[in-house]
Amino acid sequence: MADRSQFEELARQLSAIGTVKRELARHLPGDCAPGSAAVLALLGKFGEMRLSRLAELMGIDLSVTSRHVAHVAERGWIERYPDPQDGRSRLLRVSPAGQELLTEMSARTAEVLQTYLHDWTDDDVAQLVTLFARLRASFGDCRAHGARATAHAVAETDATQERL
Amino acid sequence: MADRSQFEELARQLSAIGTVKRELARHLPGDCAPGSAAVLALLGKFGEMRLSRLAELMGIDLSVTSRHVAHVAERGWIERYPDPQDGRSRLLRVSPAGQELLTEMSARTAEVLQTYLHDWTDDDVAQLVTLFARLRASFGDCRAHGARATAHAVAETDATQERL
DNA sequence: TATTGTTATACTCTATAACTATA
DNA sequence: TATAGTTATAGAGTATAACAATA
Repeated sequence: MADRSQFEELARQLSAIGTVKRELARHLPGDCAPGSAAVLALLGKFGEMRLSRLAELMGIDLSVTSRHVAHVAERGWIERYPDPQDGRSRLLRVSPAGQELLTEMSARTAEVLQTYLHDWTDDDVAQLVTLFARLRASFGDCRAHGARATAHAVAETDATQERL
Repeated sequence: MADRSQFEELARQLSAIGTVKRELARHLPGDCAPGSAAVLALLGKFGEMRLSRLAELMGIDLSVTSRHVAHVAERGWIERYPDPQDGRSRLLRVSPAGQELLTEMSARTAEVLQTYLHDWTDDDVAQLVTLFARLRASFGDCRAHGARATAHAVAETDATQERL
């Protein structure tokens, strides 16, 4: 078990990590908000899914996810069609236009990271990704609300790790 | 140099890390916003400083920092007094009331992290903290604006690491 | 003229709560 | 009655730009 001053330092680092996120967001296309990019990235990686699952993967409330998805759908980047298994849901899927945008954004993001992290080794990045995933999982496990749903999200996270 | 799919995964993890930050923020006192907590934490750790340096440490714009500081000063948690070396600046310092609040918040934050990360070893946390700091430094180095100021901020980050 | 801060404006993201439709 | 999703409202954080005061 780590000691208290370490945890305080971790809290400070977490609080300051936004700088990196914003710098990365600055390189997105002007008409694609970070939230939209996240929707496309997850649908692109995991394939079609329902809104509720997307919300779990993004770690945000269903209502917020709904707004992000509406925004992306309005621009024609995803398609929504009825879920044959549940009339209340729709399945979300990246459209051809969305795929094109996603491909371009992924390339750009990777390029920006390659520039900034040019002196990082493969292992450095892998270690950070693993610790990130584990951090999220550790928090997800203890969350008060939606224990069932959270277990699902954590499983996804683990699957993500395994693929690396 | 890491490969592209690794960088894409890192981007996804960064995009989702907000969940952890928000969960941590939920445990702050109701009248202390996350931004206020960050101001107090940095002034508490590094001692009195000017607004511009605080902005560097927080990794946000000076204007935003100014608003956070005004908020904290209104509540009496910090004091602002003239900088003897520069009439345009004021030095910021945690007040007794602010110190009391800070002490309580630090304890609470460490406690929450200890609960969530109970199965993390000392080394796990240290590794994550180090990689976080390095990530921020790698981005800070390349930032277009304020190369001089940024070098300063990076030096602080390194000092932080050494203290662990 | 350059720098330190402050303030006004606007945008993104988020959660809570009320509501609709379907299971 | 419970669940999936939508929408309205409100709050926090951020950046840009215009402005004031001092170096």
